[in-house]
Amino acid sequence: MTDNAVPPSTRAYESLRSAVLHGDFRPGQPLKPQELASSQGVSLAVVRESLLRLVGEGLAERLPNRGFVVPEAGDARWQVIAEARAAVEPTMLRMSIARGDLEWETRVRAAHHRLARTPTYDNETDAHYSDAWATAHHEFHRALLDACGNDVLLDTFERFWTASELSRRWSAAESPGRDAVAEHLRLEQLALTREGDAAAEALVAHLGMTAANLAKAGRKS
Amino acid sequence: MTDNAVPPSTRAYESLRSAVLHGDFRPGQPLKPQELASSQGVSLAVVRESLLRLVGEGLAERLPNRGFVVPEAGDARWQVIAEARAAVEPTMLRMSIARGDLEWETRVRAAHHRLARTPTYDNETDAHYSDAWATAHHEFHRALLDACGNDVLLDTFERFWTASELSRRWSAAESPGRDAVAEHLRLEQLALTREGDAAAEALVAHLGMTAANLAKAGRKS
DNA sequence: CTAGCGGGGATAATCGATTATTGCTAGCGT
DNA sequence: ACGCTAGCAATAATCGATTATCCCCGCTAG
Repeated sequence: MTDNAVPPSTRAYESLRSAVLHGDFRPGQPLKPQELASSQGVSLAVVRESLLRLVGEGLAERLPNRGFVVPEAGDARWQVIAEARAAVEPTMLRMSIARGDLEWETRVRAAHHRLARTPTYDNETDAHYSDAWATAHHEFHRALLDACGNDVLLDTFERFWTASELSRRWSAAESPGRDAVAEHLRLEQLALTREGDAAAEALVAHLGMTAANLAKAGRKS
Repeated sequence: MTDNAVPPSTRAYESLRSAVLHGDFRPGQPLKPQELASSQGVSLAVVRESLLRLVGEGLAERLPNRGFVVPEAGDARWQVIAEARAAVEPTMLRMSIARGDLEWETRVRAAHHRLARTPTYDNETDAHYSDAWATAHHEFHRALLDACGNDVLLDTFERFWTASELSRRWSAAESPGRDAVAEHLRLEQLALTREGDAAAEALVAHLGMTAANLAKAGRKS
């Protein structure tokens, strides 16, 4: 039969994770086990397990004997995460470009196509971009780095990405003037033509960093 | 004030973590909640919490409905982690060297001094290096990167380090011919003289990687 | 003799209740 | 009036027991 077999624990975890990422809770706001348990119809134990998992992912913070809260997020935090991504992802992109095969090229093209054809906003009223676009955006960036051949680095990418999504949700970092579409197109093309150095530079620029900011980060703003 | 106030949960977690890192459990071996609970005199819930925390740290793996096991570790895994470290840490070292102040220099010197004066092995019979040396080794590498000014990257370093320690424990990766002492000394000196590029190269070499291995990643000259 | 099919034991997951800790507040003493 | 301390309510942490799931093994049919 339709063995949907999704354990309560997983359901609660995914629901809570999605809620945090969607911004249903403000940074610093306590995640009260009681409310979550009753609102989801599960016991405290599974809520606790969900929270522990979120902590492992960086989507919740634990204050011993004082419960769990949503971690800090905002402009400053986003800057830190962007710098971290700019420190790691260019190297991964070079590795991916050097190692990627035809399968990889195909995935990159497919991911870019979906991203380019997915509307950023569901409708005019939404302040934040749509889930579909966020997924496509994630998939495209993931595809670019996919062929780096190192799952530890890919895990790190995923970790940075979720942290980045949370912080962007609570920051005004949406530079409205930027032409993200053109930047993604350029990234795709440089990847497919195997121009590692140029692609790495384009990625740093895409992250809103200048190369100077990074490698020789002498001065701080 | 005998207020030692270490909650059972934390005690169990630390104990289990230490046991895994010391190699008391073989990779792939199930971590049985029952045994751990009775051996530590706590309930299943706190063992479960400890295991969830370990999962978040990468020191345990969860097989749904089949419990928890120690993750794979060995030569191959160690190589992957070393490559990841070689992809990330040189950039962090450059940032640290660019941004570090006198306080940082002092910490680096202190950490190197302790490392250099700590015997690697407690006694001749031990197959693995001592806890004191492992701590000093960790502290030295951490100190080198400490001033990079990005806590997200530092968290990533810590994550890589623990994974690295676990894998090294189960691999024969101890290249006996290597002169780790000289390599650490060189790293300290290049850091203190602020030679970022040379230090980054020395770090890659210290990790047992050749620059070519990284698909010429991290080259920023 | 082999492949498929339950039965039974082990163990992971979940629950409801109990215990410990925290932050607040009212009361006391100076 | 002010600061300090003991009591109180809220809630985090822990526990013991119950329920659900998986895996192994013996059985039976072909």
